[in-house]
Amino acid sequence: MKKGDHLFLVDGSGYIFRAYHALPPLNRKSDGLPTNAVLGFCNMVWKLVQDARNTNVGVVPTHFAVIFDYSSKTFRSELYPEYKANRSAPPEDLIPQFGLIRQATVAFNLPCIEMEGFEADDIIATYSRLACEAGADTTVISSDKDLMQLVGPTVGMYDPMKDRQIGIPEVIEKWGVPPEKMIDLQALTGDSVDNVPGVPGIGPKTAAQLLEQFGDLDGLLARAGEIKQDKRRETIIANADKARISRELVTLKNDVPLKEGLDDLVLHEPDGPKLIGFLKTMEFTTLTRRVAEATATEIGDVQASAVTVERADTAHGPDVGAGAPPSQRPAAPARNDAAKPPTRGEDAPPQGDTPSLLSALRLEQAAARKIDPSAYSAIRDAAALKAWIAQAREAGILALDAETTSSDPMQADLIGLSMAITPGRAIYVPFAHTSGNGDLLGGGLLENQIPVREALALLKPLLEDRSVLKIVQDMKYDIVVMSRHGIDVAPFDDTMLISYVLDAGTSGGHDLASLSEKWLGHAPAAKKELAGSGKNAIGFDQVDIERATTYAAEQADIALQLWQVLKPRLAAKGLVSVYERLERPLVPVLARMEQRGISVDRQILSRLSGELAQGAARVEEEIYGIVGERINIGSPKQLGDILFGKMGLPGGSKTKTGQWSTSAQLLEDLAAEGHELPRKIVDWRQLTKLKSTYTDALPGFINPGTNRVHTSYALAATTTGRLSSSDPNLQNIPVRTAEGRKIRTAFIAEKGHKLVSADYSQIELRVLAHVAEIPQLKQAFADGADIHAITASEMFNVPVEGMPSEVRRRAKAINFGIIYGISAFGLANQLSIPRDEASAYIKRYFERFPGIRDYIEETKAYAREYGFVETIFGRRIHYPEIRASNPSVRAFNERASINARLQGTAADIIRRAMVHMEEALDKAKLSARMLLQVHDELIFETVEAEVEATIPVVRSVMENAPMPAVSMSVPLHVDARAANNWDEAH
DNA sequence: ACAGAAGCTTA
DNA sequence: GTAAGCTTCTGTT
Repeated sequence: MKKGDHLFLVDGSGYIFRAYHALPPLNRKSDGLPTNAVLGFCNMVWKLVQDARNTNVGVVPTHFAVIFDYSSKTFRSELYPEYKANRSAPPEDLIPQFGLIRQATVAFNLPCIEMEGFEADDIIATYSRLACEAGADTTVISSDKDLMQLVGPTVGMYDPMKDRQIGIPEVIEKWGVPPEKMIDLQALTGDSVDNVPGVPGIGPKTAAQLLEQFGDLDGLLARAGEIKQDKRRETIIANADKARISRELVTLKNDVPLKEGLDDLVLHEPDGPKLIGFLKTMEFTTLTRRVAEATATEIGDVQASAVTVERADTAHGPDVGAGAPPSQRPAAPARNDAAKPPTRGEDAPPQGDTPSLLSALRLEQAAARKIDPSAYSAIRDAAALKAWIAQAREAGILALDAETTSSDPMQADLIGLSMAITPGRAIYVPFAHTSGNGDLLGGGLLENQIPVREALALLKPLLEDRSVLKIVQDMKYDIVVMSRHGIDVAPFDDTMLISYVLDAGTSGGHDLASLSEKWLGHAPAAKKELAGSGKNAIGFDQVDIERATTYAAEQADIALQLWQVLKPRLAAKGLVSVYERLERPLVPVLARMEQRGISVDRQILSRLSGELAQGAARVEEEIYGIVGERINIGSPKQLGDILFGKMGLPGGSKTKTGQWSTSAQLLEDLAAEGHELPRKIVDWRQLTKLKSTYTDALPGFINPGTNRVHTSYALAATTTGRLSSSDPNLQNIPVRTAEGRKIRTAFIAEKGHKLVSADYSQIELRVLAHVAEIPQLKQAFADGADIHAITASEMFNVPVEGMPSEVRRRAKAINFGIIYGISAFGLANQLSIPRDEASAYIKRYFERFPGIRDYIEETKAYAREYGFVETIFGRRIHYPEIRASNPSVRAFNERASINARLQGTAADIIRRAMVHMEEALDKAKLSARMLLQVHDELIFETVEAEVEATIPVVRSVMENAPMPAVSMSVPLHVDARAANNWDEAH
C-alpha cells in the first residue's frame, strides 16, 4: 500500500444490526429464509465497490475489507467481566443472516476478516493505523460512535444508510468534542448497551462540557475538586475508578496481530459468475440483473450456488456487536453566497453609489470578524447596567434580543435581555434565572441578578427613546413581550423583515440562524443545545447564566452585524419604501391584533365536538358494516387496500409513493358512479377533520389570562407578501359547508359588542384588470357588474340575462385559472373536462382578452430576465429557478410568478389598509379594534353603538388603500357586515 | 423522536 | 393551475 491509496473498512457486524432494524422484513420466496440485512449489505457493498463515485463517500477505494466480530470473549471480558454481559440474544430471523453476510463477503471477492479475542472495532483500528503509516487514507464504513475516536486527517467515516460522511466537524457537531476526546467522553458517559459503566448521571452534554473545561479525563479527575456543582463533583470523585476502567474498555486496540496484511486487501474486480451465483441463490433479482450488466455476465449461464444457513443454536449471532448508533442529522453544508457574483439582472453590477459600497464594505468587515464568545459578558448589577445604558444612549443604536420561557409571546416570561452596540461585543442582563434543580416549584431565583422590575425601570427610557434605534430580529415577538411589561419599544429596524424585502423567494429562511450563516458565514449556537427540545426541554430560566450569556449575547451581536450588512442593501436596491411602508409599520399593528385576541365560546365548540363525535361514530359503524372489518379509516394505506384491493372498486390513480390515491375528488367520482362506501368515507373525513382540527384543538388555545385566542401572524413566511397565521391558524376556519360554518359561530363578540367583517370583493381579478389593462374587465368592475358572467358573455357570445349557471361556472374557473397561472392541465382537472377542450377555452379566452396573454408573456419574460417579479408597490418576489432546464420546474416558476404579481399586489393593498386603519378609526373617534386578517378580509370588534359609524370608515380605508402611492384604474369594492359572531358577520 | 406523505381547511 | 398550516399515519436507505 502506498500514498494515495484508499482503504475501505466495513464494520460488518455493526452493519448487520443496523440494516436488520432499518430495513423492512424480507424473506426468500422459495423457502422464507429471512434476508433483509443480507440484501441491504449486498446493495451497500456493490454500490461502494462499483459506484463509490456516485455516493457521498468522496473517493474510490483501492483496498477493501469487511470486518466482523469473532466471539463475545475478548480481552475486555477479562478486564471487566460485566462487559457486554447484559446483551440479549438477537432476534430469531436475524440469526441465519450472520453467516449469510460472511458468505456474501466472500462472494464479492472481498477479504472477510475476524480475529479471536478482538472486536471488529480493534481490527479496524489496527488497519487504519497501518494504512496511515503507509501514507494511505482510510474510510471506515460505519456510523458507530465507538469508531469515531479513529477519525482524523487521514481517517474518515461514512454512514452508508444515510449516504453521509462523518469527519472531524461531524463528530464535533454530534458530540461536542473532537475525535481525539471521544475516548474520554465515552469513559465518562459509559454505554448501557455494552454495559460500560461510565460515571452515573454524566451524559454526553455534561461530559463534553467537562472535557472542554478540564482538557481531558486525567485533568478532570485530578482537578475534580474544582467542579462547582456539588452533586456532580461528588459523583465524579466517587466514580473515578469506573471512569478509568471505562476508558480502557472503550479504547480501541490498534496492534491486533493480523494474519492478512494491507496488501492482502487490494480490491479486485468482482468475479461475475461467483457473485451472481450467490445473489441468485438469495433471489435478489434486481441486484442480480445489475451485477450481470456491470460484469457482462449472462445470468442464465450461472448456476445458483450453495449457501450454508446457520441454525440459531450454532450461530455465533449473540457474539456480534450490536450496532445501534445514535441517529445523526445530516449537516447542512455551510454556505455563504454573500461572496457569490451577482446573478444577472438581479444584483446590479457593483455600482459607485454609497449604499452599495457601504453594504459591500460591511460585508467584508463582517466576514473578516470572528464571532468570539469571550467578548460577551453578563451585567449583574444596577450600576453596571446604568453605565451600559449611558453608552447605548451615546451610540444612538442598539441591537437587542429578549430571552423568555416560551415561543408564545402572550405566555412568555421575560428571563433576560441581551444587547449589542459594537459588532463583536455584546452583553446579557439576566433577570430571572432560577437554580433549575427542577422540583415542581422550579428552584429558587439565582443571586446576583437585577430583578425584572428594577432592570426594566432602568431600561424603559432607553428602549422608548426616540433617538435610539433598536435593532431586533423578529420585532413583533419582542413588542408583544415588552408591551406586557408596559414598555413601548421604538423606533426599530427588524433584520428579518429587511431580509424578507430584499430576498423573498430566494432559498433559505429569514430566521436569525439562516441569515447568520448566509451573510456572516457563522452558525450561531442553537437554543436547543442549551435548553433541550421536545419533552426534555427546560425553560430558559433554568439555563445557567454563563451559557445563557454566550447564547443570548450572540443573538444580539448577530442581529447588529446583520443589520449593518443588510440595511444599506435596501437603499442600493430601491426597496426602502417597501420596507418602510409595507413591512415595518405593520409590526406594531399586528402585535396589537395578536395581543387583543378574539373571544371563542368554549360551550359552542364542546357541543359541536359532541355532535361531530356522534356523527363520526355512526358513519364509522356503517363503514365497518360495509367493509366487514374494523379498519383504521384514517389510514389512507388501509383504505386504499380495502377499496381497490378487497372490494375491487375501479382504482383511479396512485400517489407518487405508489399508494392508491384516496383523495376526496376520487372518492366523490366513485360516489357519483353509485358506490355507497366512498360517500361515507368522505363524510367521515369531514366530521373527524372538523372535530380534531377545530372543535377539539381551539379550546386549547384559549389563553387562561385573557380568555381569548391569540393567533400568531408571520410577516415573513410567504413568498408573495401575504401574512400567515398559526398557533392556531385562524386563516383556515371552515366556511364552505354548512357543517363547517358552525365553527364560525363560536367566534363571538364581547358582550355589548359586535364583530364587523369587511372583505374585498374579487380583489385579485381587479388587480389583474388594472395591471393587464383589460378594457372589458375594467368596464365591468366600474359598472359593478357580475365579472364571471361578463367573461362568459364575451367568450361564448351569450347574453348575461338568462345565462345557464354551467356557462358562468366555466368562465369563473377560467378567471381563477388566470390568477393561478393557467394551464390546460389544471383547467381540465378543475372542470373535469378533457384537456383539449380546456385548451380550446384558453385559446378563446386569449382571443377575447389579448391583453391578458400579453400580460402573461410579459411577466414570464420579465421574470426570466431579472429573476424576480414586482407588485405594483415595488415588492420583489424572486424566482431563482425560472430559467431551470427542467420544463416542469420552469413552468411551475412561470405560473408562480404570474400569480405572485396579483396575489402580492392584493397582499400589499390590505397591508396598506391595515397600516392606515388605526389612525383613521382614531381620527373618527371610533373605538373599533382590528382583530384578524384573512388575506382579503379584516375582522373588527366594536361596541354596538358604533357599528353604523365604523363600517363606512373601514370601507373607505380599505377601498382607498392603494392611494396615494398608486391610483388604480379599477375601483376596489368592500363588503362589510356586523353581527354577534363571525359566521353571521361574514 | 422525528420527518415526510397524504389529506383537508382557507383565500 | 397560486399561496398557506394542522392532523394523522407511517417508516426510519
